[in-house]
Formats: sequence, C-alpha cells, structure tokens
Amino acid sequence: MDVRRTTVRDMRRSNRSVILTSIYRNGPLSRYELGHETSLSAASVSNLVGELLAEGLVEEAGSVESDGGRPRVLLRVAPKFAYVVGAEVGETRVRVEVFDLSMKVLATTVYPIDTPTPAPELAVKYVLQGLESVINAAEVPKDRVLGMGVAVAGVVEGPADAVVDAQTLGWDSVPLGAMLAAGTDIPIQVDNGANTLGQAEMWFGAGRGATDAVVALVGSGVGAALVTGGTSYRGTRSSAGEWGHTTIMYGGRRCRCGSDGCLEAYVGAEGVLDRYRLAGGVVDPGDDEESAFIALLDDVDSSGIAAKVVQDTIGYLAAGFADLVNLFNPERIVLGGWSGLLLGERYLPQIREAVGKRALRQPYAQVSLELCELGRDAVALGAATLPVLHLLRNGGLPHHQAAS
Amino acid sequence: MDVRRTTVRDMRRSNRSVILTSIYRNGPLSRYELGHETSLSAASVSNLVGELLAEGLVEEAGSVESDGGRPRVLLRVAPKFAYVVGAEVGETRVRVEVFDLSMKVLATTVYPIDTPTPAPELAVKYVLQGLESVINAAEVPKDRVLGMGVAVAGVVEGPADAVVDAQTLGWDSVPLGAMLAAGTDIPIQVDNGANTLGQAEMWFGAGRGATDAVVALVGSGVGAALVTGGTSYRGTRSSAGEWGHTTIMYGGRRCRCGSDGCLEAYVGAEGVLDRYRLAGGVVDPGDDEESAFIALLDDVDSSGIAAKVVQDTIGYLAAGFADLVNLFNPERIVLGGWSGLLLGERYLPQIREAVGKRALRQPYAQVSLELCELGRDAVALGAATLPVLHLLRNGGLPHHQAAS
DNA sequence: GCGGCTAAGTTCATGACCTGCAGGAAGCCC
DNA sequence: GGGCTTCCTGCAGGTCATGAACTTAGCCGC
Repeated sequence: MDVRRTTVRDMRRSNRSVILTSIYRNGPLSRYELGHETSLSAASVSNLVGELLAEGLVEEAGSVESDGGRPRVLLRVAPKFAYVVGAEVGETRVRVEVFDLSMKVLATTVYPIDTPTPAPELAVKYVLQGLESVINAAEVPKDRVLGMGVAVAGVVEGPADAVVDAQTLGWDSVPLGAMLAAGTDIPIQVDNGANTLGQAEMWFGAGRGATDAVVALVGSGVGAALVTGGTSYRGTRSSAGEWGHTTIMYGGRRCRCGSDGCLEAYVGAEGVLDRYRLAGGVVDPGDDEESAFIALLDDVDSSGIAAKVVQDTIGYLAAGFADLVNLFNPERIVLGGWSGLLLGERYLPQIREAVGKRALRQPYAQVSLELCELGRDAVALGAATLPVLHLLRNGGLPHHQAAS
Repeated sequence: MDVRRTTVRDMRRSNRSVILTSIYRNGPLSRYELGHETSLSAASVSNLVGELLAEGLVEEAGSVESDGGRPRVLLRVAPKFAYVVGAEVGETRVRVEVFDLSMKVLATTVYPIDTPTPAPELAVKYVLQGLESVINAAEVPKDRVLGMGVAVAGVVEGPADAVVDAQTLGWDSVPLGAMLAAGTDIPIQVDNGANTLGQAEMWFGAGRGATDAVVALVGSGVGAALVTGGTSYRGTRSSAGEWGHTTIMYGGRRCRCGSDGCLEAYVGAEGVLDRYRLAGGVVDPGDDEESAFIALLDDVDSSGIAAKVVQDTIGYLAAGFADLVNLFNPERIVLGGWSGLLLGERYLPQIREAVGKRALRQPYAQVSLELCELGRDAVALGAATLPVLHLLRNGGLPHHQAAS
C-alpha cells in the first residue's frame, strides 16, 4: 500500500493532469464538456484551463455553436508546444523519429545495421546521431524536446538508468540508459520494444478504450505487453510480459532461452518453419524468414503438410492466448507482430474459436481478440509516447514553465 | 488512465488513510515517527491523529522514553473499535469467524456440508446463521461490525453483487452477493478463496512486505492470487488468477475444465494420484485424497514409481512457476495449498532449482520462492481482511461517525 | 435593432486543508 | 531549580476547489 501524503499542491497537479489528459485523449473539448468529463466544477475548469492556455500547452481550436446560447470554445493540446523523439533499436536497424504532441511524424532517420551482433556503442552512436539529425531536419528547437523514448528488443531492467539484456543482439547487462544519457541533455526512457508497440496500439490502435489488455506480438520471437488498469504493467524490475517463454509443451522443443516447450519455440516464425521442415515440408533456402513463412501459408491449400503445420500453430497459439485469458482476465487481446498478423489476417475466426475451447468460459466471454492496426514502424511511435505520458501524468512541465 | 478530479476532501481522506494504514501496518507508532513515515508535517499528523483519537479509531498505547526528552506516546488502531467477519464457503464446510481489528479471532462456527453439490440456498443459510451465531457468541455489538468477507471456491465475478461459478460445488451463475445481502444489513464482499488466502498470506504470512507477488495454491485444484503494486489484481471482471488452467502440456491429460494439458491436471493432488495409478502405483482405496498423497510421498524412497511421479510433479510445478516468473516478474512467489505445502516442505530447494532452469535468468534472479506460513483456516481470515482494507482505504468510517 | 432567451464562461467570497514556526509540555541531568 | 532535549500543538499564512452571482455571446421574434 502506498504510504505517501497528499498536499494541496498534489491536488492541483492531479487536477491539471486530469484536465490535460482529457483534452489530449478526447479530442477538442469545450470547457463545459471538460467539466462534465472530469466532474470538476466549472470554476475550476476555467481556472486550470486559463493556466494551461497562458503556458501555451493548450490552445483554442475554433468554436461550436450551441443551440441558442453562447458558442462553446473548443480546446486542444497545442501540437507545437513541445516535441518528442522515439527511437527503435532493432536487430537490423536503428530508426529515430520526431513527433509533435499530436504524434505527427516530422522527420525520420534510419541507420541499417549489418552485423548480427552490433556493439552497444554503435547503437548508442546511431541513436544519438539520429536524435540530432531529426531535430535538425524538422527544425525543432532543442529545448522544446520533452524527451526521447528508446525501444530495444530485449529485457530492459528499470526504466530509469535502464540495463538491457538482449540475446538477439548479443548484449548482456548493457547500461543503455546511462550510455545514452551521457551523450545528450534530453531525458531518456528505455523500454522493451514489445511494450512500446503495445503502448502505441493502446493509444492509437486496436487497444483504444481498453483498460485491461494484452498486446501479443508474434514474429521471429514472441512477446507481450501487459496493460492493467490503463497502465503498462512491468513487475518488480520491469521485465514482465515474457509470454514467449511460458511452457506450453513440457519436455517439448528446445528454445533458445535454454528451456524447452516454450510457446516461442512453437509459434515463433522460426519455430513454425522448423516444424514445417521436420514434418517434411520444403523451404526455399533462398527465401528469408518472412518470404518462407508467406510461402508456407500459401501452400496450405495444396500441401497437407503445410495445412497441418498451420493448424497446429493455431492450436499452440490458442493455448498461449488461453493462458493469458485465464491468468489476466483482460478485456481485450490484440495480436500483432509480422507473422502474428499474417496468421491473424487469414485465421482470426479459427483462432478465436480455438481459444474458446481452451480458456475458461467466464473470462473467455469477457475478452475480445483483435488484430493490431499499426505496423511495425509503430515501435518508435510507442517509444515516443513515453515522454508524452510523463507530460500528461504531471499535468504539464514542472516549475510552471511558460512558453514563448 | 483515470479521469477523476481530486478535491480538498479527497486529500484529507487520503492523508487519514495514510496515517491510519501506517499505524495499522507498522505497529504502535508515535506521532513523531508517523511524521517521518508519512512525510506529513508534524502539525498535520497531530491534527489527523487528534481526529482519529476523538473518533475512537485510534488509541494511545503506553509511551517510550526518548533519551533525554519528552517520551513519545505510542498510538495503535483500537482493536475494539470495530469488528469484521470472515466466512469460508468450501466444498465440505462453511466456516464463519469474527475478528476484532487486530484480527484476533473472537468466535468461530463451522457447519459441515455432506452433499457434494450443496444448494446455494444452503450455503447462504449457513453463512447468515454463522454470522448471527459468532456475533452473539463474541458479544459484539452488531452496529460495530464493519462488514463480512465471504470466500468461495470458484470464479467470482464482480466484487459488488458477486456472481459465482463454482464447478466443484455445481454452481452456475449464482448471485451469491445479492442473496447474502438480502439476508443482512452488514456489508458483504465476496471473493475467490484463493484470493482471500493470498490476502491473508500477504498481510500476515510469507508475503509480508512484498508489493508484486503471487500466492500459488496447490491442493486438489490449483489456483493463484496475483498481487501487483501492493493490491490484489482482479482483471476486468475479477476472475484473474486462474493459474491452474494454463496449458503446460498441449494435447496432454484432460482437465475437468474441458481443456487438456492444464497445470492442474498434472500437479493438482487428484492429477498426481491419477498419474501414480497410471504408472502402476497402488493407492489404497480406503484412503482419502490427502492420506493417499502423503502415502505417495512416503513411498518415494522405496518405490521407483513414486519417486518418478514426484520428480515429474516437481518439474511440472516448476514449469508453472516459471510461467509466473516470466509473465509477472514478481518479487516473491508463495507456495501454499495442502498438497503444495506437503511437496514444498520436502522439496523446496529442488523446486527452486527446477524453476531456475526453466525461467529466464533475469526475472528468476529477482524472485524468491517461499512456503505459505498460514494454514487452511486463513481463508476466512483473509476474507475478513476485505472490510478492514476498506476501512484503511477510506481512512476510517464515512460521515466521520464517532465512537461510543 | 432591441429586449428576451439560452447557454458558456468568469469572478469572488468562502471554507477546507497543509505547512512553517513559535511556543508549550514533559521528562532528564547537574 | 535551571538548562537541555525531545515531543507535541496552536496559529498565521498560503493554496486550492466550490457554489452562487455575474458577464459574455449568440439567436429569435417582433
């Protein structure tokens, strides 16, 4: 239980946050509607909005005539009040983007990575270079950049001075947060890529409106972002959500994590293709993983082996989903990741049905299973929402720092 | 994201709650220590404590001399300020207990249940009878009873007017909350028995001090209580934590839930004994489940079959724990339930080791695996903490209702 | 084009609250 | 009994949300 006092100042900050969040999330709103939405008195709304307007964080956005009376003035968060940067450190590239507060992309930079195990220093160099580069390209004043969110494909410990373990990159206890912070004054927040994509999907994709949800990502690897009570769940040291390494077949296929029978070993694209090969299926050695996977899906009608492998995959995946349904009782599960989407586009109804057979009746009746709406590029977008979330939480900048 | 205003009254309530909770949880404390603990100003502590004293919720409990100066007066929550009732609706009995605020048992009543599928009306009758009976036996004034927590072995939907599905009792969508509320004026809170036992364990047992924990219960059935951020996690409609029906062996043993390969089918006592039988082991048909299980454990040294079944059980259980570790990244896992304890008492180090082999390195390093410290009777104790939690959350009774 | 009407937004006095500070209370030591 | 230490409380000052009265802004009908 949280043991922390509340002062009259916390109250104001909290109310600023409520107002600001409401304006940000629920589109342009009038003061009147804000009062209703937040159940704050009209007087307080007026007062707080006045403050936010004076600081430049919020601006007027036209008005709507109200039958007979004074028209309501609409308010929105000023998109140009501040900017945020999102970076994605992937296995094949570093991608950096700047957004304004409405999350419109202003500039993008991509650095390809050739080596399979890039040195952390290289990634840091690219991220910092990208940061400079996009800020310059978008002509954004540097002191108006709220922060940079960095998504990385690995286990991230502690969001503050994040330490990263990434098997796919060959990183072991890399103090990425500290390394990045040493190279710039802009606040850094590091998080797992699955989490940031989940974040993006919750704000702008298939997760909108849900408060308890799971965003499941199935690609070469398998991961999930857990959202409980409207906020991302991270566990003690923020490495929660390793869905891919839950056991669905005790004593089964070996997994690169060292254990056996992991979900990832069965429904990860690599695992699926490997199962196909073992079953006698033929994979064109010239194809990359993605093409091979698509070829497998296209062969379903002509090849019994392909059909069986795909059907099995649906079953395994459903078992993984049923675990989530039973354990978390979420209101929504969102399926994404490149191979997850390829499967989902073709077999979503069958997956739903299979989950229904394996999950408990009651929690299954309360969940809806949807496909991700955003593409892979949303990883950086989600990373960039981290500083925005911070802004909304605090109800603005600290010290009541005014604009212009 | 929570969209709710904060008023000056919420602030006071929150601070009352902070003070009250701190006094309750951290034993007798002086005002001075309270100030430190809560970071409230000494003046506010004095003010709030004065109010709580006047209401009779808090009382002085002797004093401690402080080297040289004025001795500090210790404060504690007055155990006799109010009373709470906990009820357990199990498969073989209904058990009702009254506690004072220090959770000392004042009276207990138990009604045995003979039929395997008792009518909900019978359970309701016993609970209400038990409520009357313990209140009378303990000579507790009825208007001083804060509420009754009711633990039931099944899926409980919505803590308010709870609807219960309990396969073991043969109940389907039983509106237990409403049925109980119709028979008494005392506020009712219904919850899953695994959750209430978890609650008891978190407050008074092996979970003390942890904020992200899982209490895993292994008996005939298998369940878990999830605690995240210091509070019980319930999901959208409060049926989270169905750990027993996560798949650990896709296509494996059938489970009574209708699916196959569920953890419960492998490590639940029934599943273990069944596996023993299938492997050629002999179970005395005269034994009940518990005796048979103990006999099995005692045979490990003499019977290779028993040894293998137990070793397998440890492996399956470890897989279940590894799932929890990977998904939740908890700081503690507490193993309980009657067969879980029997296993844990003998094999805890081996279980820990097996979990370490299956879970990811990082989250495993952050978790500790412990045994439950409270017995089966703690189910009712945990249920009784529900109204107490309510009291602490609200910083006292509503309407500033004074005592005596 | 002017009063009447409606609805949106603002001003102001009020009461609730926490805080810092000064002072009171309660013990000990010399 | 004076000085000292430590704990606790009363008081003035400042912050904040609120309800009620008030102002602003458009429309309507004549």
